[in-house]
Amino acid sequence: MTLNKPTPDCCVDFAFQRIGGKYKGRIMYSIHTHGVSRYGQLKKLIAGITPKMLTQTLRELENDKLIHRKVYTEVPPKVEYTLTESGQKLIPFIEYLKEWVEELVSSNPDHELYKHHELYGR
Amino acid sequence: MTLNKPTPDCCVDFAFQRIGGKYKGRIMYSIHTHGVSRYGQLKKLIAGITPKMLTQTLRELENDKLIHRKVYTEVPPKVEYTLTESGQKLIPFIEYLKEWVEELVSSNPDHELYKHHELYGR
DNA sequence: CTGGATCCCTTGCGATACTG
DNA sequence: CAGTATCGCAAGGGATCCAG
Repeated sequence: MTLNKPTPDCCVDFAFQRIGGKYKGRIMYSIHTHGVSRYGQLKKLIAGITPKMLTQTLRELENDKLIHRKVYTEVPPKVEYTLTESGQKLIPFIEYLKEWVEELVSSNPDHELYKHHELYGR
Repeated sequence: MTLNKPTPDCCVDFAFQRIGGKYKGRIMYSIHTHGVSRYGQLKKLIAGITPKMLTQTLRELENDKLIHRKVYTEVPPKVEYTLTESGQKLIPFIEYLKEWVEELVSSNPDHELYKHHELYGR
């Protein structure tokens, strides 16, 4: 018996479980644009995230092998996060999303997105 | 004052609110591959969805102008769903996800994804 | 500095029954 | 055929405090 390809339905479900959460996309994109990142650095970059959610989301991404976690056993503690190869392959996809939103907004300057400009540094 | 672009953070959040739910991707992809679709047709295509979730998700997609809903005032009732132009622009993005998952799985035949084959018609 | 533990609330989603 | 209505659970996420 040979393996069939998973169905599109199946793939979409699967992928969204990996990148669906509230912060997963933002964290991965942040690591991408800023390169190797440390915990405290990400906490500043991801506006509004709590330590709990940051830790939890980083662990999930690590379990799914989208990021890699490197611990330096020294005092004070130091941990570095990088994108794995698999994680890097999701970046163009996030870029695409970004362009889609930009286009949507530029064609409508009154867009609700701008209601949140104080949060996002317009 | 001129409008700046929304930040990447902002865009990722925004996009995921639009396409993040459990069924949004699957519904849009289904309308894409099968063309103009009716309610009952989608209910068969989207395995496991309840009428409540189907209706709710369709309404959200409609509000976000990703799909269009056309009602025929006749007996028996008939409603047709199509992708809007904005909605169609998200399809390549779903395709990309699909390829990402296929690649992930093909390099690992024991992948957990296959645990669900009875659901997805392997 | 990089988290873990706990409490609590909201939202998403499922199950079931009913309707113009 | 194309939905609505109601109930209820479970997961996601926020706030706060604690720790090696």
